Amino acid sequence: MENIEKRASNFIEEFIEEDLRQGRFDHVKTRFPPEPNGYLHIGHVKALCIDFGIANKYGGSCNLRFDDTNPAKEDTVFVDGIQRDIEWLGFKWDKLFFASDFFPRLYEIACDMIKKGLAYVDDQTPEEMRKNRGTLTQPGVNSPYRDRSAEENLDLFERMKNGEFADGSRVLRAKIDMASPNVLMRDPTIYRIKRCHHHRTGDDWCIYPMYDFQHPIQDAIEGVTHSLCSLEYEIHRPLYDWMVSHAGFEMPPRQIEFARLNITRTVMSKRYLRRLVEEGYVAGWDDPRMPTLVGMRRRGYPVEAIHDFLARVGVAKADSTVDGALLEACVRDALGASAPRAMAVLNPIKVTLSNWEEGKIEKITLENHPDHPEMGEREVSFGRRLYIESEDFMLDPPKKFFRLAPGREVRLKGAYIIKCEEAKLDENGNVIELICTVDHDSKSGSEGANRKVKGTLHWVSEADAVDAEVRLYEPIMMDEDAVEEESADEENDAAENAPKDFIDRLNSDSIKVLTGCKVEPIIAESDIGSRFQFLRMGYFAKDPDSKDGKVVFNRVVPLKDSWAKAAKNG
RNA sequence: UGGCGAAUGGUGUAACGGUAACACUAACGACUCUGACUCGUUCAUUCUAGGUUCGAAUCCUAGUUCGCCAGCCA
Repeated sequence: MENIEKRASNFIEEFIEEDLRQGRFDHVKTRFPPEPNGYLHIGHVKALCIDFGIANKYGGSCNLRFDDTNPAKEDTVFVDGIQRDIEWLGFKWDKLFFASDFFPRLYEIACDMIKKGLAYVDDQTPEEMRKNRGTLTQPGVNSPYRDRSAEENLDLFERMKNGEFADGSRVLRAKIDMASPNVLMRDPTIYRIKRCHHHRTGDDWCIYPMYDFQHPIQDAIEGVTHSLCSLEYEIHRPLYDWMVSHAGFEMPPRQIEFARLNITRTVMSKRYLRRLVEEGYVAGWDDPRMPTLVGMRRRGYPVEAIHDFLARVGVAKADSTVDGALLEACVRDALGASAPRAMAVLNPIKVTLSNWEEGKIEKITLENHPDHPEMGEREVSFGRRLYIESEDFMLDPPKKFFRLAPGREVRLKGAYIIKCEEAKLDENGNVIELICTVDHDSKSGSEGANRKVKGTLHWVSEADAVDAEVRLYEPIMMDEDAVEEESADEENDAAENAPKDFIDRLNSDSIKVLTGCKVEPIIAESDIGSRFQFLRMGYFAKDPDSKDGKVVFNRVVPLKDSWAKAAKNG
């Protein structure tokens, strides 16, 4: 790679260009190394974009490797799910590896380390090990088993492998430095005994390698040049380098760490997401409120929006939390350009047009997208009985409300101007029906249509209306400010210092299910996964729960609404 | 009281010693048969204090704050 002009767009790429320039490497090889113990979430997409993006940018390639070294938590459903998610994102991996395919080789490498006096079998109990590891401020002390001969260690390690010892009774440790100020270097465990059925190797093994041993060596075996990972592995780097060099690899991969993704009002750790699923706070990994890719896909997030989002977020080394509004902006950008428009009334009120002939239906032609005539047109029916959005009518409207009110006029999108003559109320004072008159000369596109009225409303005629269920989502976590206010209200000093379980910060209004919504036929008849802009309401995607005549939509994201915002702020 | 790392507007990134840029958000205005879109306008003494320099967000010193680490998890 000659003449590498500077084209780095972040610090990782700068390192890589420097390595290439200096000849430390002549190519770029990366890897994406998930543990198959859950589904991928948007945070993983950042790593994916970096791993695959950088490999592509510099003409290299990226492997997909499952770090399946802890069978207790792993499962093939996650292996399959993760591959589907990566494919959905459009990334193409070079080689597909499983750490478990390398168990024999890793075992041999461990034996070599033992022979070189770099590893030993420790018989201490976990409690003893913890005690002897020291603390952050005090050095550890050597294990009494630290100076066993290579022969004895080799024999014991083999017998560990052969299943002669109980789970937890012995471990293999790297012999590094019990006094290191970096606690990770204090003779880390590299193999443990764990009788557990592995999703790929079955019961072939009862010892499994630890991350700090397997991961760096596996990178080296694969010929990875740049091992990109998140910040919490920064302190593992000396250990990473130790493993690779002591296992005898030349051209050691270079580990570079970046800040992981955080987004306001959601959670981004597999541990938390797993709890949400297992404890039933959400319907599953693919609940549309989840930041998992399966969840986001079901919710209706376009894949381009996700890529756009990660591109806009950038890459750096400082811990940060991105405003969820940025993701929403990306989704609106993508869907605004591509989603066909259609009308759906989420909270209907009946409108009867007193001067429209009973039974008369007029076909109205509507564009499917204002900016894309090539997306075509469709017909809807207009008749005496219609539905409009209940928030589009007020009995006693404030200033600047330019929707419908007694005596006021509005245009029904693509159709006629109507005037509210009367609002029928029930005994509780709720509006149950509006009696309106039509200006027959005001049809859109006709000569009389030039008359300006301030408001234009979406609507669905009774003749067309199909009932639908619409699920509205809010962030899964409460607003930080709201959390603070709530704990202040409690006035419980003792509880205040106690760390709040994240479950307590769940947003109890994260889902709202509306039934009896009225939608146009084109919406009702669309395929699962179809996305529309429901005019003036937001972007919606058809949920897989739509079957047997049931129509279910998820709100992907609402439209911006400066009126609602102004009204809310007084 | 140990080690490692990070600090630029409300948020996320950029600026690589030459006078703070881009995006999102927010506010206001224009336009509008979507209160959307689009288009304008407005919003930063670069954590603090010193120092080097003609010149510092960038270099040096000291401090402050935040994050990560004591699994036989990854």
